[in-house]
Amino acid sequence: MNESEHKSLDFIRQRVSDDVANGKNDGRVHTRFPPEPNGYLHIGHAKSICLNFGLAEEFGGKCNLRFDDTNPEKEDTEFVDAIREDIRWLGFDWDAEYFASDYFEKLYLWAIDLIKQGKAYVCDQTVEQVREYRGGWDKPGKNSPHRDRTVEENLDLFSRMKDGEFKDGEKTLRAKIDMNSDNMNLRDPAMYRIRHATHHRTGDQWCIYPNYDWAHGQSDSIEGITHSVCTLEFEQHRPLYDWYVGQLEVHHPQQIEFAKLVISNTMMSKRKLTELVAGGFVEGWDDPRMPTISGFRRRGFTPESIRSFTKRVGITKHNSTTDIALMNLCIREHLNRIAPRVTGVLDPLKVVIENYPEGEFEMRTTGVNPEDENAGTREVPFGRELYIERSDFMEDAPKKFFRLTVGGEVRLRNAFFLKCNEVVKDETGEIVELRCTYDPETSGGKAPDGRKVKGTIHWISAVHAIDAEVRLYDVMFENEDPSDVPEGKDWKDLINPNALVVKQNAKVEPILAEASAGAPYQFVRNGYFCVDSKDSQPGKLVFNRTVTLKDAWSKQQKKGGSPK
RNA sequence: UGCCCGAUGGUGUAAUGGCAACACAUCUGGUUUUGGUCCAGACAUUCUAGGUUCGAGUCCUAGUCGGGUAACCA
Repeated sequence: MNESEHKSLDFIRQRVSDDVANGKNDGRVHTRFPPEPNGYLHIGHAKSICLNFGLAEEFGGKCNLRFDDTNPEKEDTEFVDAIREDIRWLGFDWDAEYFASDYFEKLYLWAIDLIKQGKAYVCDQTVEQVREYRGGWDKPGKNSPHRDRTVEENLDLFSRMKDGEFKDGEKTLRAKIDMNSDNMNLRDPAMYRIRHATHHRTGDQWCIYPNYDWAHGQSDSIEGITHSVCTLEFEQHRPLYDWYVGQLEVHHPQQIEFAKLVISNTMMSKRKLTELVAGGFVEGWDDPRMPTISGFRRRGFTPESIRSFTKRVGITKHNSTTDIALMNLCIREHLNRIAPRVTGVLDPLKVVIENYPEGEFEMRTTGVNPEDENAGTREVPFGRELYIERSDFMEDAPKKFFRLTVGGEVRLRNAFFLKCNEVVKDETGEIVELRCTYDPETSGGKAPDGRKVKGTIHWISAVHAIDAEVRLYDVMFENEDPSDVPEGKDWKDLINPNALVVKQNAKVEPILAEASAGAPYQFVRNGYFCVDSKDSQPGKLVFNRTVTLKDAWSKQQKKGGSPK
């Protein structure tokens, strides 16, 4: 990356590029991705991952993975493992892996340094007292009565805090900065709190734990991070970040903030996603409705599509909401290129071709992927009894309906023209079968007499088809902004009940019995699907619809309100 | 109420003082044995008002609107 390639760098890449050009940090670029292991990674994290690892790649630098595990009560190794897996799946590998807890000892020693410098003190105030003394935006703060303890007293107290002599909440270590600052973070922020809790890595070794601000900058510093990228809500923490590393006179990374990802119709709050899992509103963190990396993976999204999405979203400093349609575009674009075409009939309707001999079959040749010449062809059986999609037939069709109607003719994809002669219904009036005839002269898909058909529909040989369950997904929230909850409602009331629709009686091609979990397929005219990695079993196949195809017909139907 | 940050089509971004560009979405039309793909077309005086300048989306000032911010969370 040289200076002449200036164009179109986002503001962070621009800044890093300038720093490299100016020889800052000896031209070194070292970033880190610092998740707290208290939940699974979501698509918002993917943006940060792509940024941090991308920066390292583009500038010939390094990127660490650091687990920000300073709050033992919320964290767990389950999350550590899941985070590693998700990052790898996205296609990134970290140069070094650390935990903030690796630095507990170092941080403790540094805290003692600060106490000795008279820049930190042990405070006995309760949470309520601290809040009261902090003042407000319009009110100056008041000094804690413990602010002027001697160094000796502080050293003694802090050591006893560490030794477990006090109960949770009884004391804190605070930085002595300025109780009058315009920036609330600088009004003597807490550095340590007492928590007699078992940490997922350090066990019961510690009962005092560093707060985020005290841990983060120093962790960055220890690792030689040059650019510490985080989201906008940490903007007003930067002065504190700078104050700590400044007082300690250690390597000083540059914190840079960017706007986090917001996607329409999508819940991005980790806290609320945790609630969905805990409350059983979804199957788990990897439920295909979830905006988690593991949810997208199980749903059939590819790492390429997610990386492409984060690239298109861009990096800026202002809050914006990205249309979920952009995600769909990215995954369709990728799957269109790579997914083999197969037939899956979601709502089967039996078709009997009266002029096709009983018990006879022939093989029809079909292209595997029209977007990929090298994909080759495949043979599929055709016979007297087929299944077609229920929505491909209408008794009273509107003029723009290009599919099968009574007396009308349609093309069976890669096969023949088909005409419907008669509708067979059960006692409830439901259509159970179509009696049809085919035209053997139209084998190539064209009629020798030149007559045309407007529509082409997919079909599957009834005796060859295998059963499958198919799960259709939609946005999890019907409102664009799921955090905008109407009066008297809970945000969970806004969950789209149709976010998951299960088709129990789908018919798919026998070849799909061997499909491996996650491998993408296009069910022609129905969308992109993959075998579910958890629930699918031999003999009881389960497919997830990753995304629909663009569908001009259903769009037109909705608009015109024409009959279904 | 203080402080910090931001503002370019319906949406997301670009333009680094010099012709407002790209993509999505939407709408038209063409191609098509997937109502897919592909192709072509339509869609903005850059929040407002002043200022600096030959020239401002970009720099300055003021305002408006939006976001963040007062855990012993991260």
